[in-house]
Amino acid sequence: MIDVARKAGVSRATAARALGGYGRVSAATIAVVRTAAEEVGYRPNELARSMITGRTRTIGVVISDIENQFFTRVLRGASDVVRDHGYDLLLANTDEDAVAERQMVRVMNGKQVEGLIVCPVDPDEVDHLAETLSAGRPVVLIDRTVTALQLDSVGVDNRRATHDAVSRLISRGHRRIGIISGVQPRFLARALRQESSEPAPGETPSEGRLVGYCQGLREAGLGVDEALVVDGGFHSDQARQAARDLLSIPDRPTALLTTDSLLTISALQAIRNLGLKCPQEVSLLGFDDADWASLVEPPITVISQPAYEIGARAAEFLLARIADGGAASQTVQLPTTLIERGSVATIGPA
Amino acid sequence: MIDVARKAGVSRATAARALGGYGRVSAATIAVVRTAAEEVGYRPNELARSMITGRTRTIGVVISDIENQFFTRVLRGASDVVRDHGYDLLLANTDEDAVAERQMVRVMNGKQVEGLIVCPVDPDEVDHLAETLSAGRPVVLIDRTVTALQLDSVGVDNRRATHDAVSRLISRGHRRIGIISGVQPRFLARALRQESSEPAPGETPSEGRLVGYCQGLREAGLGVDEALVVDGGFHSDQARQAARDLLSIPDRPTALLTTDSLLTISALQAIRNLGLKCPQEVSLLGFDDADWASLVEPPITVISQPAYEIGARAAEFLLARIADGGAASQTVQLPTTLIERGSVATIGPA
DNA sequence: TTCCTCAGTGAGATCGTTCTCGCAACGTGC
DNA sequence: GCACGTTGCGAGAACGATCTCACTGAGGAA
Repeated sequence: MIDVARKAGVSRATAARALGGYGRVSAATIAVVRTAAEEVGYRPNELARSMITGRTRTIGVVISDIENQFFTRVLRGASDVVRDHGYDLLLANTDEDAVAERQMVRVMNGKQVEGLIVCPVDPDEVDHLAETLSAGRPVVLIDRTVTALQLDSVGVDNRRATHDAVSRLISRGHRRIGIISGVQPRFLARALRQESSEPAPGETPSEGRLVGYCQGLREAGLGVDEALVVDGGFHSDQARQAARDLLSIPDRPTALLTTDSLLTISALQAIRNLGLKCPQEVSLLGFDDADWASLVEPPITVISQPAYEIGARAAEFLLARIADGGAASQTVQLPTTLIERGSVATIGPA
Repeated sequence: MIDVARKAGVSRATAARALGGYGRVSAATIAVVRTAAEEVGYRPNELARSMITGRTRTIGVVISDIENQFFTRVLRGASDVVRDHGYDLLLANTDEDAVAERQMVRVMNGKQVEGLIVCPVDPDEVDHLAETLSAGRPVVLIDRTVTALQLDSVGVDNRRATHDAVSRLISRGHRRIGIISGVQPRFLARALRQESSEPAPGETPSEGRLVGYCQGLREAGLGVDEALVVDGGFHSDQARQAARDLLSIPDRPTALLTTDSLLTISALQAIRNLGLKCPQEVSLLGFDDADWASLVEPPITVISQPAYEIGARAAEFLLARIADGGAASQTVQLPTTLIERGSVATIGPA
């Protein structure tokens, strides 16, 4: 930059003004400085620029599993939106590790990101997010929410989604409906007490989906059979075993609900391993419309989340807050859609 | 930081030394400064730190399609490795747009990344990469290579992979083998002239795979029938149509090779739409082991790329170069593996 | 002419760190 | 007691940009 100024025969200040496009500079000077910059091969140092302007045009994204298609689609949505506004993404993958999440958020704050999009691992551990906020940087949550902080969040209405799905299964004649979800069995008691269709603060998507399942059954006057509610955990082995167990009980469910795509795969594999016919012997209704869902036999009926939209909206919220700060925090629940394919059978009246 | 120094009753320099862990400070002072920092809630500004040290501990990743499972796995590999070395990732998605790629690389350079992992859109357009290099920042290529620059690159031996796949099909009795790839038909003439098993500089993966296909046929003394080589393009509609056309010619191929997972999906759909039985009437052999490949009926036999490894190795190369600069550029080709499942039939001797 | 405004410019402060230097205090060896 | 290395610390420069302010000269109004 000092070379550019010398070559153009002006002061550093003027050269900077000409290239940075701020302050007052004559058109003639701009031209001279521009060509000088060209010759010298000048590349601005955004770090130095950021130091003084306080703007890095970088936003941090912290997600739990980058290999999950749901998150990559969210990421794509966010990426497209921020790019349109001249921002870049600093990416971190937590792998569901709360300690790692804290550390990554801290590092991002150190790097002066202007805001954070986070899918928090633990709804109750929010010190790092509170810190971010108190540093004047907005935080937008995706997919999940937290208890102790009032934050913008973008997700779906999990209770409604599974509630509707259960209702649909019931209308198709199903009475014994199993659910494989990623929640501890002891949560079931609490789920059964939930009356509201509003999600509880800090409720995980899995929990919300279990609640919706209970509510759907109750609405139809059916009870919740605890034997039909199983924990699929986080790994496919565990999920497959859970599905196999559930399908091996004497009074087997006629339909299975799975609360994420990994569980859906595992359930499908279990069904096949047991030699059961889907949907004739067991119906399957999954969460998330992965690309393979329409490819397998039978094509899977799913509850589809607008993942791209979630990412895009989250980014828009964040940018809006970066722009004008204020405004009360808002929780947006985007609509899910039930995509009927071939994995749900109609059962004649018993 | 100035507050911390005041609170601790030392100079800014000493406070900085105590917290930054450099220079000489007494243990007692460190303790005092630490607690002062704690009370004040001091968070270091990495930007300022980077300004003077010249190290940002950030590396840029530029890929073409973040929603492609191959790239997300590559990304995961790179992410894990750089994280272990205390680095972060700045991510950009080009969507196969060369102009966007140039701009993103420039921005990343502006943000002073310490190096770049790039999957370049155009092998001949490398000005932005040359600029990066001349700024003293290493560049490692993944999946693809470029013509005009000597750069580290990590990928697979595409010629060998399809060559072997074709040989396998031939050993299973196939003679008419079709290929759906993402290359212009006019490239075929050039592909046919390739003798070497070494990839040509700037050759795209699709092109390399087509060359390997030709070489595999030639090795078995079979000619390449131009009617069996079709361009699947980049979109699923076009790919499906291409597959449908190929399977509708009078002397239909008995086996189909597809050079990426999108093309494999499209081919599978076309096979089903035409009411053909796989593998009895048409065998299918795809590239890339997506999660659905083992789930569909029949499970697809694929050439699997070590995507995670590619990302991890690329990151390791980059970090090594950041650490000591020199060393001649190296091209690493990781081994592919042919995973046999159920989509390839054995044909009896005609 | 005189005064005022304002476009264009340069000098120097500034952002928040690290780095370079100099200085004082403290052994230690002779 | 003197020279010397070492430890601990502070003052100020440095990184590369932007921002503030004061200055000059041109143009317009009285």
